[in-house]
Amino acid sequence: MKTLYVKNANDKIGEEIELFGWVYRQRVHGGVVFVILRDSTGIVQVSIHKNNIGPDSFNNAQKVTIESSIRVKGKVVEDSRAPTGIEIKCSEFEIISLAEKFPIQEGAGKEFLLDIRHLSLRSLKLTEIMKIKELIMQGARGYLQENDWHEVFPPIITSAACEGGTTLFSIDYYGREAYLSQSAQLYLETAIFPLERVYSLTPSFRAEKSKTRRHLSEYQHLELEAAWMDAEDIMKVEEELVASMCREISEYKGLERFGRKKEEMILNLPLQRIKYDEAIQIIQKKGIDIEWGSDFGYEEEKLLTSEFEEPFFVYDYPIEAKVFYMKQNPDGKTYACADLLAPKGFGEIIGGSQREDDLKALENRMELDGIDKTPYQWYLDLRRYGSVVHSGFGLGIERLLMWICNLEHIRDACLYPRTISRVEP
RNA sequence: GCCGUCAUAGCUUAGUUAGGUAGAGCAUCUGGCUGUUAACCAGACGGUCGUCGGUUCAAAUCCGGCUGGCGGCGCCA
Repeated sequence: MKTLYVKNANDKIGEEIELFGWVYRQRVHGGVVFVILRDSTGIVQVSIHKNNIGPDSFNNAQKVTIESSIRVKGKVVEDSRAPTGIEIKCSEFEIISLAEKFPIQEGAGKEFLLDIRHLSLRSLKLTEIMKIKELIMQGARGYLQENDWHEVFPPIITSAACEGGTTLFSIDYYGREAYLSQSAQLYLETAIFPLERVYSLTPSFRAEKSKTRRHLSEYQHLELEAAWMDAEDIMKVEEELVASMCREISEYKGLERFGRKKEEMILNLPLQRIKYDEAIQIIQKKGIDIEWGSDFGYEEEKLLTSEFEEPFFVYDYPIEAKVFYMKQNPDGKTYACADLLAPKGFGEIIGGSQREDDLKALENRMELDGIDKTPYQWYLDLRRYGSVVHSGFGLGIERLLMWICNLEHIRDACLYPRTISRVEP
């Protein structure tokens, strides 16, 4: 078993160590060969000198190909000429598996890279993104554990739609039609009765024919639902959760390659909250003709978010712009809901709301929206048996990651992006 | 669903406006080189231009159909 990683080499200067990894780069200069060894923790240069090493080892280093798996032994020395400031003066060089000609090189197109995602995953950039994705979930779990949230595991296969309007992927379920879940929300609402504060991290599926840099057909959805919380309370949870996720990665040095400074990852709470009405005014002042009542298009959202440096809330959207399960405000025109938007056009990160807890009001709303209540009987039951004020929200992990890492396209935020035109590899 | 755009070697591409059967860089292979940083130098190999059809003496280039990709809109996280 491998016990030493590239990152540990920094502490081993002057010592003889053994490293396992893959060839990231290789350059042959006659009597000296430079191999950049890569492992999950980073890269380090290995120098192989003809005169200081056995002929087999030198021969191996000379013929080794990019992405071959290798074992090297050597002394760790400081050297300013090496890319990371240290290098391994090689004494043994073994090829474990000689790679065939690796298809990826500098300048490869993005489409080609997606076609061979199973290989392009090895890039340093994607490696960092995967680590940051993991870290933000650690930050989320840290917050959730400290604040008495229970993780639950709702089904992905469902029979009922949840969000209005969005398209479902249908599957053949033993001869019946079923769907891939778009949101765990309705199931989470059932779970607040035994557990009060619940969350889940599940994939959500949207069969929207979206071709934009912000949409995926499958994405990681972190959803929270809590009893005894109103719209105000849940906004507080949202910002504390996001702040905790950002704080977790603020110390991570890999952040620099994405042009982010750690100070930017320390959010100033409370985040700004602007009412939908104010947002409309801001957009109108910019010369865009937008009517009260419509949800923001991307152009409007871009204009709005360019006014902010940190994520911010827009709350109290008009009823016609949102979904039936939300709690209506006393004004009769808006819902007690809030979206968290990332600045500079990165878009909506969170959509949340207080839920309608009154049976009659919910039924009325469904009738007005022309929704068939039959498949929702179990959902309506929640209002029959001990209904309680409750609120919740859903957070798109890839959207958040996209903002944190300044990604141009959301597909870079996942291992194997699923989009309208890609299910492979 | 709508709008736009693109398809030339393993990869990235020039050539398309004004039609005359393709040019480069990288990769690969061979040789050289003991400090490179996307190493460098020399040489070789490699494509009939997404696909089907049309116009023409002649089509990568003009026209039409099809397929696929990319970008954007709507929708959303």
